[in-house]
Amino acid sequence: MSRVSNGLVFSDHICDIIRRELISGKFAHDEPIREQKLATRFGTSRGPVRDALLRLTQEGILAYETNKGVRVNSPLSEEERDVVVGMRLQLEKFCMRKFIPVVTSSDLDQISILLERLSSACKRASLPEVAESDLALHRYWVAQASPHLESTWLGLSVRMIMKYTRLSKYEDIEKEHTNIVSAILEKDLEKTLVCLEANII
Amino acid sequence: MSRVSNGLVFSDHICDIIRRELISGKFAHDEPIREQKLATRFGTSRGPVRDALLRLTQEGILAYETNKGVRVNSPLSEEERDVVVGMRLQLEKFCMRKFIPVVTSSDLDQISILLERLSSACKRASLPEVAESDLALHRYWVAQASPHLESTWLGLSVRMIMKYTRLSKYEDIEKEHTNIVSAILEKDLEKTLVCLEANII
DNA sequence: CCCTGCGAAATTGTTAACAATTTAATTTGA
DNA sequence: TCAAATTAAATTGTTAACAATTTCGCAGGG
Repeated sequence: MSRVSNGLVFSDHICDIIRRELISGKFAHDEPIREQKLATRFGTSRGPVRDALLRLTQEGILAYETNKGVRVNSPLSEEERDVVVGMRLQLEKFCMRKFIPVVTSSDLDQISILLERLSSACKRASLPEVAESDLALHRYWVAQASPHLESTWLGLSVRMIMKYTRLSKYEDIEKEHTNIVSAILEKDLEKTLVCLEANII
Repeated sequence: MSRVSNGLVFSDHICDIIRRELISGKFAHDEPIREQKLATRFGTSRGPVRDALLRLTQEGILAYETNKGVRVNSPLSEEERDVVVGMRLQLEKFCMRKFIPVVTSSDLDQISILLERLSSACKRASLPEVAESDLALHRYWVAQASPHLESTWLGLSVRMIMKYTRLSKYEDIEKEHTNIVSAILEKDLEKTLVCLEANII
């Protein structure tokens, strides 16, 4: 009862699910999160749950207090969010500069699939799915360009998305990403960067 | 046998020690790190050690592979390091803009102590102590200005410092930080930012 | 000589139980 | 009646043992 699937492990699985739920706003800010509750829910012991919560703490979504457990971190201030946006943009532009020149047709296929998933989620106006497929799309080129910085990118992006997704219009999200992807298809670096900048704000 | 000291916990303690050793180059790149070995060394079980290693993984210093354990992550490329430098600079400049206007005399005392510690480490040419007191000094204003972004900052800084500390001259490090601190003392924001930029490269 | 399987040792992933701490509920006293 | 003190419940931190997986040495065959 160890593996969940190909090289993954309970702890990873739990981490992803909780992150998704945090993004979609399932937990209130400052609400405490109980390890045992999650453990029984996922049918595991508290060990893997602790691992997952610890990782999310390091990502900055959750906050630990010794002997008091973990709670949803309070949201970033507007200023802090602006800084995070700037850092993410800097990182993702770098990845694009690396990625565009070496993009393969297999990459383009993958990206098309991810864009399709995002469009579909936007049309259904499903916040959790929009947020997740948005991240998955961006994550693709980050992971291709610089696996070393993928976890850094994830931390920034998740904290960003927790503050703004609720405000953006789904049509805008869909359009912005369509623009980015078609710029990539044309291998037009400058255009891609402009579209990225319009999307990550 | 639970607490180590005021609100801290084995896991934190182990995390800090291993980070310090990683920074000072005690482990070779790609060298595997064994949980049991660390556990016996620290006189604990594998649990807290796992916690610590997991956190360092999230910081990007270590890398996990399922069922294979953790190893020192391969170093950033020059380009990746440049990006990290840029992000850290962006973040730390923001913190300075927040910090300078509200700095107290107690802050100045603390900073003086930290600077003194750094100078002393530089004069002794002790790499681990230089790296640690360098981080501790910068960390002070980051933590004061934006506790939310402190862990983000730490991840970036540690990865930076692992690549450059071995190259810099100790006198330069000491001088650069003396400049930063005296600019803070004068509450001269622009000057402080210039000095920061000269230091974080 | 190399290399392919097999098996033992080492190592990680997970679990359940215990210890320490915090939180709440209840009692006690003015 | 209200507040402080005490006790009980809930929760986290840690541990040791077990299960699953990987790694390494070694024998056998080409």
